[in-house]
Amino acid sequence: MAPPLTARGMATRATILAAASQLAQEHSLAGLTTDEVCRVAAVSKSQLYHYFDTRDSLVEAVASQTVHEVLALQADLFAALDSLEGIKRWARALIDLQVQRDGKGGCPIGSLIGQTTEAQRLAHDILAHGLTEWTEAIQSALYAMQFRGDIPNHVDVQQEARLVMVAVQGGLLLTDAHRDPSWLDIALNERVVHLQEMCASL
Amino acid sequence: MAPPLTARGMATRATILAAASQLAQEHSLAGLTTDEVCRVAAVSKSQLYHYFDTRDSLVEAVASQTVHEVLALQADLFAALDSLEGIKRWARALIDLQVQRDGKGGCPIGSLIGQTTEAQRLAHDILAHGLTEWTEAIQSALYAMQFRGDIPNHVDVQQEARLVMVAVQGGLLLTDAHRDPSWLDIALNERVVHLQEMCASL
DNA sequence: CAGAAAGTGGACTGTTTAGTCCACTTTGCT
DNA sequence: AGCAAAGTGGACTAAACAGTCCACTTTCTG
Repeated sequence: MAPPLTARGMATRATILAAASQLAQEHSLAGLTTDEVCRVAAVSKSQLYHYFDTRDSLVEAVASQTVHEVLALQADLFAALDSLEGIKRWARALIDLQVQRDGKGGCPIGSLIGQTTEAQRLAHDILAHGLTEWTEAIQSALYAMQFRGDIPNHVDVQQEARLVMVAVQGGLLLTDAHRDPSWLDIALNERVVHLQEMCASL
Repeated sequence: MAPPLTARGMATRATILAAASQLAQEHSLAGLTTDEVCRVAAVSKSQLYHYFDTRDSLVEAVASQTVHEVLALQADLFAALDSLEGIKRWARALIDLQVQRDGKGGCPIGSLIGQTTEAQRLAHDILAHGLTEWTEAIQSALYAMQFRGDIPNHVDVQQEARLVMVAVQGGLLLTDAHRDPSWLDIALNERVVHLQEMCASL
């Protein structure tokens, strides 16, 4: 892929990527056609193939973009995650977002990763790595709480972080399937209560 | 769709459906082409369209079939689910299955539902209903335990069943994403321990 | 300002896809 | 046996698709 140099080129590339990301979320990865991306981005075929080698490399870029957006959206909340209150705010923000969306869409990363095929191994790995980063952000917060003495030392913080992640992904999948945000609500609240009890046990 | 009458016709229909279900699990719903279904089922195009109106109606049949298989696979376990031991056996069976599969594939229902598009609303609803049945099976078991006095009366059994389902789906999604069955393992074990503590609290 | 490089438009190609059509064979029934 | 209905084979069509090509325009740089 030729590296874009001018500001104009970078803008076009960004337009294409934004259109592709939007379409991938609204419809599906498989339904993401180069023709429709061009139509939505108001751009010609040659431009798409000027900035992306193949359709799959566009999909990989969408994967990276999606991971970046999801993590960036939570960046502020992650920064203040190392307290029970911070975790509560984070959980509430995720739930509110699903209520806003009427429970549609699920987790951008989680739903994309289920749509990648064997041929898109790279995109799959990008998304899986995104989930790992997300889990590690939670784990770091819990570790900070444990270091500060808020969480007992015998608690396996990595496992607790993973359980939170399971609640996030399972909650979002079922919220999406049933168009009902209460699934994410009960899943995350249960984790918050669980952490609260751990803190209180000191 | 013309109703198949003869035994031969029913056999052909079943062959096509089996091939389609297999391909949908191995690859993806979007990658399920009529041509490949015919190739795998060793059947001609006209046969496929003799038994299924459109590709989408084949997809709906695959959805029904998948729901049926997943629930049938657990039927024995569901029947004996109304005790802590029964729940442990059920959880272990699910985890073992994922280990066997090297963590690949996730939940047949959960992964298919994430691949349905707006145009496949019916298939989506069939799968969502399958998840509901699954959740209700768990809920019935917990309710039976509560009725017998194993679980305290103040416990919200519906919510507990939903939390188990979140653990199943989240655990399977992350197991699939990371090719690591330990995600499902810790998710379900945590639920089992939680239920165990409830029972012990009496 | 001039040439080179970057960016763009859109027609075009070859392939894959869902779905059709019809001649043919097998089966069920009387 | 013989006829109608069910089942089957495979060529065919039209549309959608990824990807190519080349003439053209805009922007950068010396």
